[in-house]
Amino acid sequence: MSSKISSADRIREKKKLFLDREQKIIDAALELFLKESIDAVTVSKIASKAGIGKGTVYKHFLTKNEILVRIMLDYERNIADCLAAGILKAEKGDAGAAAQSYFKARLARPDLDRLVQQLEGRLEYAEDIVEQLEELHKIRRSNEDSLSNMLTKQIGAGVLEDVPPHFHYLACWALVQGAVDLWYSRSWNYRHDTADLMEFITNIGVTMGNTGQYHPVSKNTTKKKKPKTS
Amino acid sequence: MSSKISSADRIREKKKLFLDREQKIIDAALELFLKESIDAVTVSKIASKAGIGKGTVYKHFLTKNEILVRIMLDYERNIADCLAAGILKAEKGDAGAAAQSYFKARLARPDLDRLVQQLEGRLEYAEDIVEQLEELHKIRRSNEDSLSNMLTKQIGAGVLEDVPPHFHYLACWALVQGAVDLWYSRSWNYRHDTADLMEFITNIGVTMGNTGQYHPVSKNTTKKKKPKTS
Amino acid sequence: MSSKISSADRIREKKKLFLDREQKIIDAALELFLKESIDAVTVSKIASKAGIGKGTVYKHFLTKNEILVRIMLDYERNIADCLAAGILKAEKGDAGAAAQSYFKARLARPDLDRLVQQLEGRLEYAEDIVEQLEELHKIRRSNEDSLSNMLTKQIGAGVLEDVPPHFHYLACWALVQGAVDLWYSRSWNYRHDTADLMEFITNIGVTMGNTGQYHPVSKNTTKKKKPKTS
Amino acid sequence: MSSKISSADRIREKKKLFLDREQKIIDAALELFLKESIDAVTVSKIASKAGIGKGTVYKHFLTKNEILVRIMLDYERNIADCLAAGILKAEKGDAGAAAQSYFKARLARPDLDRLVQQLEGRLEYAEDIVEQLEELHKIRRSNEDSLSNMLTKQIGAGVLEDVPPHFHYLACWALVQGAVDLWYSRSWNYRHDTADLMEFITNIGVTMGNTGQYHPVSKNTTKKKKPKTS
DNA sequence: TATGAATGAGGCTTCATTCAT
DNA sequence: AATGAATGAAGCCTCATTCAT
Repeated sequence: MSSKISSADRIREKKKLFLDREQKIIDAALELFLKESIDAVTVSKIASKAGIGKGTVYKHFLTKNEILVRIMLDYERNIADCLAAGILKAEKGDAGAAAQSYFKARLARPDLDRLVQQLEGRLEYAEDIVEQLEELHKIRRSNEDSLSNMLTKQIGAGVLEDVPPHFHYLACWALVQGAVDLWYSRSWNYRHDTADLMEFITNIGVTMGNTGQYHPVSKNTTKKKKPKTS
Repeated sequence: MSSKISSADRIREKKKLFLDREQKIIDAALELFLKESIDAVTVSKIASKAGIGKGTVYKHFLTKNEILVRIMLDYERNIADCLAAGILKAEKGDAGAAAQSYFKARLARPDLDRLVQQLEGRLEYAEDIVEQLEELHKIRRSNEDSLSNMLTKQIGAGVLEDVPPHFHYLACWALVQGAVDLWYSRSWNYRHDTADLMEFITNIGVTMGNTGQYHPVSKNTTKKKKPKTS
Repeated sequence: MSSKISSADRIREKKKLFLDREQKIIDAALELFLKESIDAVTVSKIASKAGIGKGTVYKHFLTKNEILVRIMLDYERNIADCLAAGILKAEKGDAGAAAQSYFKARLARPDLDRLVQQLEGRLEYAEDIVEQLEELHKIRRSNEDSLSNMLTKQIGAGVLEDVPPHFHYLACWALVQGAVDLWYSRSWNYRHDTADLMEFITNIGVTMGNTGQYHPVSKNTTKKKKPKTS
Repeated sequence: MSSKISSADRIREKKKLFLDREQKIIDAALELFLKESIDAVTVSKIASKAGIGKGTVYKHFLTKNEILVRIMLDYERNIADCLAAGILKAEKGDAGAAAQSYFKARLARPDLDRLVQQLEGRLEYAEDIVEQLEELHKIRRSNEDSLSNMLTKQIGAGVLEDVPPHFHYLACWALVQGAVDLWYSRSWNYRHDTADLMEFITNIGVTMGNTGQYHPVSKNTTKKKKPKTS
């Protein structure tokens, strides 16, 4: 009997090891992508950094692109979850909570966020991973219904401008997207007040589209907290 | 003597031909970049499309990257000029004119704008063209002083929130940057109200950071013009 | 005591299982080879199709080539047996029986025959399996003596041309070899009278080298049986 | 004026050099294929042997397979021409001339003929070069009409068996195909009378399908010329 | 004993750049 | 000056074989 248990255990353990290695590959790839040019990251380098053979990578991913898209999917799932939590909070009364959560989530790892943006641009025409990209879009749109409901209510309440509800969340999406670019833009990041800037932008994101009739009461706006640098 | 004149003419004509060809290369590259994946555009294809030999391309540009960066520079100069014009208008009283102009300019050719964004991501680590990239940043920042002046005044007038003036224009930059991404995002562009959406976002860009104390009088906001689609 | 018996049984059973599995591998490999390009058949696929692990394959065969050569050996043994039977019949009076049997045997599974031909071409330079290839040749030549005896007699009787006896059977070999190629040749098999064609060729094989002085009496020749298609 | 001529000359010369190099690649590939296992011939080796860079090969051939198929096409064109000449001769009275020419042509370079056979087996499923393979088949079938005409006449004259005419030439094809295999078969070529054997087989090829009613008068048959070896 | 994850040599192909004409 | 053939480094991926469990 004990042998049976140990056999099952062994299988489970093997599976765990296998999944661990998969994560190792992802982590290695991620580390490399964040350190150097995307073009400079080869499967060989990833394998090296992960401490495994090149061939092993292909036991886990059918093509190099599958590694990239996997990074994207992992990231987007995380973002979608954060947004979902924010929506929940918003439905309990805190009107701006969804946008707030979304901005926070995406600006938490701006480097990673930007990487995902860039990867998306590169994989646009990739013929393998078409399905995974569709999945990516699904994840992004996964909270659309809740968002629309919530926003429709707020529009009804006169808090938000009366435009199609998706205008509101797409504007948010755009602003974060750009904020991330801004963070790393060599044109602008010679300044050293990024954190304050991001807070300012987040605040815009939270209030944009507001009609101005109702104001959230106790927000931490950049207005109140004098930035240290100029 | 006539021969001398004709010689000078010939030289001038040659120079013109040379410059024409340079533009032809740029145009060819652009056309290709907008049509297919960036990775799929080779120097060969560019030369073909430009109707010249591959070797000739290298008489005009030292490396492939120089072509790319040239596209970026041309574009950014144009944007900077539009912004300058907007600032001028703003200084004549129309507070939101700068942002308005900027948004309009960048959303005029969103495909091209997006291309430039993507190229920038790819050239980040390029070791040739370091100087040109620096030039690119300079162009982007070329209107900073005027902007800062203008914004400082508006902040002083209580029209804009009292944050470092660059917060205002960088937020704008971010929003446009994201709006362009939004335009082409496969995740979102299954909707067909892009034009209205962009108008909505532009309006946000023009009014964001406003204190709400003063309103521009005769703006075309989406609020007033009911969008056709939902 | 009963345990001893059961132990011996178990060993026997194990051996049987082992051999069964070996056959399973061969069958799986064969099925794959006949279905797809030889190059497309990997050890992995064979193991999968056989329903066992890849590692297990290597418990039965030291290298992939050993599987291939084993298929060839199995096939050639069968052919040699058929030929032997034909020779026996020929010695009992039916002069063309040997050739007849040989053609029939080889054209019974032309797909398999062709596969073996192709495998032989590929394994020519293989450094493992040198011995097995030698064995293959031995099998092919195993009936040489009987054939030579028989043919020498027929030559003596004036039935066959007076050339070295092996000329006769090698010509036969060549003709079948080519007939198999013909069967599958994309250049020719757009016609749909393969069966008749093969009968025609078989008949040639049976009579070629004949002096014409004596004719077999009751043969099914294509001459008598009008083919249906033209 | 002289410059114009020299310019045209230069272009012509360049084209010639280009074609020469193409032939060099083919020759190098051929040499390698005839020397070692087909699998052992890599594009790198071909380039090396041809004395050019690996990349240059791809200026002449889109894929490796295109080199192989080109070898096949060149060969088949040559064979088809020889056959055509034979048919012409046959139509002038020498009934067996076509078969004779065909056998002679294909056995002239049995090593090359065999190579082409093997290549065909390998390229069967190749997805590039589908068109070239179709061309190959066309070349093979290019003399079908002339052959059929000729054979139909001979059948009408009672010289050949009354079967569909293509039976006759396909039987020939099969026999040569096998004869080539025979030439190099490690199973049989331990003998040293290959030349005589081939003559014997050729003779069979020339007379097979004959009704026996009419005999060609002055043929060099193996019957009359005692082979030297046994 | 059976397994299948791991390995890495080596194949094909691409493409920016050079340079002789 | 214009050309485009030549180059070869470097990338992705395959698969026969090994070996620890």
